[in-house]
Amino acid sequence: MFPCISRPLARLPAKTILRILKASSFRAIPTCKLHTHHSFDEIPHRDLRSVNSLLASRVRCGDAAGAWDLFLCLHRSRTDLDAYTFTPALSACSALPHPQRGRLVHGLMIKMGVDSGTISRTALMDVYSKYGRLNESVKVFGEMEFKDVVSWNALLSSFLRHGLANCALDVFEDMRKENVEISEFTLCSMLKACALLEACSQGKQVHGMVVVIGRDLVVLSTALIDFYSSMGHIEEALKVYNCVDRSENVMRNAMISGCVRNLKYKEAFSIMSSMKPNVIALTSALAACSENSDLWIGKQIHCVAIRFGFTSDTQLCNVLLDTYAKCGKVGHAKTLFDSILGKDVVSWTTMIDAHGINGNGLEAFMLFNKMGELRSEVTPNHVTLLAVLSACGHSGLVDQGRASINLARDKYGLNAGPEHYACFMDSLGRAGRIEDAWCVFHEMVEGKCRPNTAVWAALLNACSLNRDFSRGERAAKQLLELEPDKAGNYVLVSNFYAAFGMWDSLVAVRNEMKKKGLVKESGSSWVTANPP
DNA sequence: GTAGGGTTAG
Repeated sequence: MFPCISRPLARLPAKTILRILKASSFRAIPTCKLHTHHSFDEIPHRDLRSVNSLLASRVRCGDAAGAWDLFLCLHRSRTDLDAYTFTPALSACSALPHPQRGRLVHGLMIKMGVDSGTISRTALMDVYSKYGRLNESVKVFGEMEFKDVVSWNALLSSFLRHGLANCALDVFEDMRKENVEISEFTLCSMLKACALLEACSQGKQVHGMVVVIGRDLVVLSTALIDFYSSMGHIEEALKVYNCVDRSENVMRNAMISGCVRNLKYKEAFSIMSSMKPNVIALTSALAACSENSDLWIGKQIHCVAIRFGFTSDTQLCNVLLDTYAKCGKVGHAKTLFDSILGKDVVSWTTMIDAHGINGNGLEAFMLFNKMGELRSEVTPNHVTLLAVLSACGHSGLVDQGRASINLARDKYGLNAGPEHYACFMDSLGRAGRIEDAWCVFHEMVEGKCRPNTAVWAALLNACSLNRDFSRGERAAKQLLELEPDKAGNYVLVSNFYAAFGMWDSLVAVRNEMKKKGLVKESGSSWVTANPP
């Protein structure tokens, strides 16, 4: 049990509770077609089983807001709510913003004494986990009196949702020790864990278990396709795909995505052309166009998206925007960006980057600032900051780069990491401001930010450009110590010696590289020589 | 009450 029974509710300030309760009012127009004949006034006073069923069906219909409104209405009008009321209410919480909503329901459950059942607690675990409260999710599991396979699976999902694949493997081991009979849900999670850990042989063992269990083949095959694709074993993924009924869109989509990730573009387009377009397949296919700067196919997919009414989908628009940007069509990208109604952080980041890669650092910087002025709920993340720094750097806007780091820190509490500092130091080096680059390095170290290879590489390059030999040699040593098996690092170090005319040292570095059998990947261009 | 497919950086 919780150490303090009313803690989740007590943690919420009274004003917050009131705001959540008042924020939603019961809507007279039910959004689920199944219930259009119910009158608004009648619903809360029907027998509990009936209203619980209505609540659950609203959640199943995907009408989380409607379910939440109904739950509030029930909570206000009656005192006999049970676990079957709270479980769908928790599901609705998972799909709605405002993490305190779930905590509020938890508090009410404790107050009404319906928080101890396995099903209620599993739903609670899921809510906390989806709101990023991993510790609380694990705590609810730990305090669960009777754990069944669903609650164990929910624990696996909680860890995986937070990227903790090793913890998920430990949970799986515990399940075996406790003799929990695993389900297809467990196997799906294990495949995800293996993919995250790049544990190919363990993933293959899970594949063996899938064959033995043989249930829900569509979902498990989709998970296997995703696993093999993310491991780079596209042939294995195709084998799985070819062995099962492919009528399911989800499986085809997984295969398209796998092909794109493994650079099998023709195969991806071939699968796509054999099915009715869906928004996810088109998004994956567009990612291939973005990678290849293939404006011709990108435009065709844009047309299909318009024809099928998918242009309200933010993720699709984001990758389309990226395709236009990478093809140099920054005007098209801007028009598209302006048309996206539900712009998310990826939309903003992609547009900032679009300006950056098309040489307009000032536009990128202005857009980054505008993001803060709009008081929108979208806040920049570490990719956004990197995009604006890169944009400023490539346009020689060093001061704007510094201003971006400060803005991110002061306005969003987003502290620059080593990658950001590396990008900024690189721009300082290219602007001839080597002393400033070293000042930033010291600022970074004093801020307890540990330099990584990107930092040493940026400093080494800055030293080559600015003829700073002694500190450059230090950077070279650190770089090769931290990452001794990357060919690109040896090239950077040999370029450094070349900048000082130290040919013997250059030859020694190149020989060391050869001795290790390292080969620098050749550069390539995606420019289409003869576009249609 | 728990699983499967899509987007952004260097």
